[in-house]
Amino acid sequence: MFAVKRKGKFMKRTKEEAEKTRDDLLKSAIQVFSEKGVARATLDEIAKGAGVTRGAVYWHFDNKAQIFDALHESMHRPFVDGIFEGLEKEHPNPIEQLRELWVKLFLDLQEDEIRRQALTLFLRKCNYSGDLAPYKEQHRKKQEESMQLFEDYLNKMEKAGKLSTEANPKLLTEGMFCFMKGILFEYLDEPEKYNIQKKAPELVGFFFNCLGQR
Amino acid sequence: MFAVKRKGKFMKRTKEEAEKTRDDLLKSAIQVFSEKGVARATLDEIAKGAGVTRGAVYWHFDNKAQIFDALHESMHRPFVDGIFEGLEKEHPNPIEQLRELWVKLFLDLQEDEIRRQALTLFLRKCNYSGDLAPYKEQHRKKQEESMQLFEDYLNKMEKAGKLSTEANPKLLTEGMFCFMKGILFEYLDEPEKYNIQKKAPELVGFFFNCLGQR
DNA sequence: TACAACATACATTCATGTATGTTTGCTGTC
DNA sequence: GACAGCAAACATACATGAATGTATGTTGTA
Repeated sequence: MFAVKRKGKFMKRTKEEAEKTRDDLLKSAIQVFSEKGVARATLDEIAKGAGVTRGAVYWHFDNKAQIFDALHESMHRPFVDGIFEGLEKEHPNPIEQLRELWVKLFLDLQEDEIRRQALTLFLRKCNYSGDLAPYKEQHRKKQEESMQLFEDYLNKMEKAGKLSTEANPKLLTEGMFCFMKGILFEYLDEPEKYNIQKKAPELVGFFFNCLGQR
Repeated sequence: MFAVKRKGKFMKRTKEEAEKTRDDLLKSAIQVFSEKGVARATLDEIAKGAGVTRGAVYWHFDNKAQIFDALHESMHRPFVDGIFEGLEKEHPNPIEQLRELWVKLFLDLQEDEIRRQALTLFLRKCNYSGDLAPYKEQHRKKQEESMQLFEDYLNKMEKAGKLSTEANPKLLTEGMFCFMKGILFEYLDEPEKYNIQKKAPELVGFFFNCLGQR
């Protein structure tokens, strides 16, 4: 996978090479975690996926749980930023803007396997019990923060008079999260069999089309 | 938990007692599975929760995966039946009927810990990899069947003229499933902290008030 | 008394964590 | 600029524990 390092059996790496090893380990971990689930994933398999041994794993990380957390650390922020980047542009209709945003997000997943696997991992393949428990609250808090950003956005739009008067930003945010998470959950169950290209516009449209009327 | 059998160390059971042991094992499994996740659950803990040893487990079941499947077998049908029982009564407005149904379903979960744990287990605590893989398609098929029942129901209502002309039964069914699953997913993450009493009516109402018309 | 319904004991596997070995990049020194 | 020598960045080897599956023992019931 990321196996080829240089040539010999083992050579000391430069700092950049070491950083690459760490990245490869994280990428491999995403792959293995999303396939077998965090609990059933082994450090040996993660190491092999990165073309190294468990020695490298224990050099860069403390244990599996910390790899898991490091993954969340490295994936969450870019993901959230990517979303709100789309919301910063001016748009006459926030509901329409949200609709476009979510459809694009789902469709983009088709060609972003890493992100797809990461979402699978955090949504379906970890249960935050045992050694992952310490990170549960932490990760949940991050998610609530990004949810708050949506609510802030809708509040801003409401004050700007761009939102229907009967719309409720908090309720809309919560409902939207439930709905989108539901779609994601189904899609990620079997991405190959799920026709996201067709269903994302349908379902997201279904959600926002009538909200726009209100 | 279900520890007290009779008195001595071990006595051969009658058939009814053996059946009870099996039931106790399943109940204990729900508990353990929903807490630690299927992967991290051990047969020893399940046995202890039922007041027996692993000997009893291997007498009644082949392995952990089969317990998992037996649980699905015993929980799915009653759950689905319970839902559609509510839909068989006559009601002037199907959308309103669905709204009441879902709200009731969520609220009832508050006092039905077993069902709550079972849903947690199948929705959040199993990933159908490894030894559970053989059951994935099987369980998924059952879910699709019950989804089809909803669609059938809406189709019937449409033909009876009880549904808005612009409503799309298939899309409404899919959207509804995503939305409700999203709520369930959030609720089951931390049932104690989630104010389902308040949010279930809010969110379900939000969904059907406007989306239901289409 | 044979067998159902378990308990107990044992062998095996598998993943983890750690201890130790190995190679080279890098740093200071002369 | 050559040359130690330390330590970074791993690989390898080993010890440990935990869970599984199975084999065997036990008891009361039908």
